[in-house]
Amino acid sequence: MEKKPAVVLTGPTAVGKTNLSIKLAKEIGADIISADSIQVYKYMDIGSAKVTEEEMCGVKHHLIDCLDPSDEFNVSVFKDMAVSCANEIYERGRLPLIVGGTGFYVQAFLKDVNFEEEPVDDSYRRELEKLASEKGADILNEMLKKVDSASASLIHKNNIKRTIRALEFYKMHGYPISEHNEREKESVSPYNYAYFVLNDKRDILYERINKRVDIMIEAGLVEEVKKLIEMGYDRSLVSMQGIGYKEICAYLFDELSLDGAIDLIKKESRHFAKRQLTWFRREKDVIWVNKDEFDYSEELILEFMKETMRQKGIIK
RNA sequence: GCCCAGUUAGCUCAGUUGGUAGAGCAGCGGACUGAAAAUCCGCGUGUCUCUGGUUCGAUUCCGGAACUGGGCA
Repeated sequence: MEKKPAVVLTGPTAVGKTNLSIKLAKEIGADIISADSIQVYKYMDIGSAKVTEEEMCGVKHHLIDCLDPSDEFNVSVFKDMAVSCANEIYERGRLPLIVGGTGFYVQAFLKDVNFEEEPVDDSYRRELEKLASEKGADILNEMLKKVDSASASLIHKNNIKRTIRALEFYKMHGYPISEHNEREKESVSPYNYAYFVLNDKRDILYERINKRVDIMIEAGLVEEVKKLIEMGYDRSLVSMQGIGYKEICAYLFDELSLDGAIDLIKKESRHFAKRQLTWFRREKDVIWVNKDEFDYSEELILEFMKETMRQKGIIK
């Protein structure tokens, strides 16, 4: 079967993906699919640096502003939604451009990772969480050793979330998640893709992050979070764990000063950018686009990207 | 001008009875297959202000200089 064309534009937070992606989309006739775990949510605009209608310049965007903050969203849901968006885009004879900083989501889409159907079994997860908080993390690791020794040695015992996930997987499917992962790692992408990672020098990136947080505060981030709380969205929601949201919640609940919250948001954002870069470095066949190597010229960057896509036969 | 105190990692500071040094934060690296903006793991990155002296050896002791803070004029 012939591989379908796809383009990815990702990179660390605040590097300038949004702006570039819209120009690129216009030039290559693409529609954008967002791979962003927070921008999917309605009412979370400022803190997620969501693209505005104006910025879109008429370019069609998918998976933005379409879920309620209390809706469940995860990589599996994302993948299904992204695939159906892509199919719709192909039907209209256009090209899908995946834009966003959630590397895990990008991977799930590009490699067409198969996430098996799973009934939501919250009770077992709760049970394990309770066990961990009462008796410590070691006990979960011991449990995992018995059913999935490969995962037990691969996952650090302090990493309770992933240990629980592995136990949960075993309970639901009757075989180790490590086997599943091994199998999925072999999967070949059904796409003929170009995977661009926009990047910049670390100090410049951090400057941009710090500045952007200040701009978010000026734009009314505190008001936005206050409104979410007033609307009844609990601070424990997954959506509220986003950077900027959880810290402002802490401020609103008197656990932090405003300045303390702002500094924390900046710090968490810098750490996040670093983690994103670690992820992209590990991914094979990514094409790094270092802004300084293009003299910060958008034109040169766009030209380079288009040339790369031509060589790959993604565009003419 | 005089008198104190200080000067050690990017920052705030420990410390070395003389054998070239360590915490927190920042920073850096890594993992990740249904919470991923989540979660977890690892790593000191240094002209110990400068300059003479004593000493086998000085960041540490002594003298001087510079700078910073405080006090007195």
